[in-house]
Amino acid sequence: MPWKGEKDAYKIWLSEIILQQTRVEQGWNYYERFIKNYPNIGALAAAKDQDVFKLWEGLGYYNRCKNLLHTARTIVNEYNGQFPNDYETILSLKGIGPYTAAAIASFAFQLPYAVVDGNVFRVLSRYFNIAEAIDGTAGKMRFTHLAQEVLDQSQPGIYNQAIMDFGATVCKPFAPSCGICPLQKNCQAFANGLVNELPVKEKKLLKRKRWFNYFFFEHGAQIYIHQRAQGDIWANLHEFYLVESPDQVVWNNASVMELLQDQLGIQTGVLKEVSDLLVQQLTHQQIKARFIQVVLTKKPALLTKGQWVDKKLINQLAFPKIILQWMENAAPLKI
DNA sequence: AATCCGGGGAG
DNA sequence: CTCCCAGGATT
Repeated sequence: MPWKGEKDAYKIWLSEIILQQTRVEQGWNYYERFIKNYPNIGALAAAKDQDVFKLWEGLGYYNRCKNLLHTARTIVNEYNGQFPNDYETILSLKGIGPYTAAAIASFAFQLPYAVVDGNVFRVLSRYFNIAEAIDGTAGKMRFTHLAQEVLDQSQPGIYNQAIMDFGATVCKPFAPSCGICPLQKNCQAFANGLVNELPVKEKKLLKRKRWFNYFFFEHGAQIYIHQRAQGDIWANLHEFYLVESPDQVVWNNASVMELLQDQLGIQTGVLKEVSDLLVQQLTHQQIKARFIQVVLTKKPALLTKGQWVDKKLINQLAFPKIILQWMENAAPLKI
């Protein structure tokens, strides 16, 4: 793994936050860009929020980025810029849960705390043939205690990296390499032919469908954007004026102008173009979005939640993937 | 205890 | 299409 042997707690923390629920191949470029822009925690703490969000753009789970900034500033302001070196304090930091706290404690400070991530759940459930669900409270407790029991206390950092590496490369979710597995002769799941049945999960996720109608308002060289709030997808990212509809709406010129009149009192707008339906799959939602370009001769008084910005400045702000996708294909925004 | 948060890759 | 990813916060 690329960060093997890293001892800088800042770099370990940053990489672990980026890699939460994220593949190494997907996150590593982000990590390198963060280190290049913010080589130490003081630099990150002093950064402008929007610049950091822009650097995080496209990585997903955007509250990780907000918590990252919050914790960087906490460490600078309350811990004199020194990363805490005890487990409980590390765990108390925003965005750091049991996994990340154990990773930092063991990698950076050689403390004997076992990591429990998706790999560890899988390896332990198979090796010990445990069919208890890993996504329930009892199961999580059981695997956490088991992981702590089998941890090599003398070299916890190496051990933690090894068991995760093993889970990622040998004891894989699909088609694990049992034929070449060095643990095969003691693996209880293999002995019972249950490798492919483990680990067990009990919950299934439901995918909500949503329809987003984005109005791209132009006024001279300016466009209207709005920063999304907490409590929904894409927190802190920017977007255009959004009208969410309960079902798919078939737009025509008349219905668009009627909606603009009803919601914003717009009478003089010129409808330029209505895009095709773009689709984005999220883990818990499916977003179908349509983009409606409207040229305005004056700024609507009712349009107050967001801000008007120069078109040339929007490449400094962070947007969701589906908006970036549209912008890349929309002539007025090509830069 | 349940639910939510993104985006990408693999099968 | 489904599942998973070097998980965590919120309610």
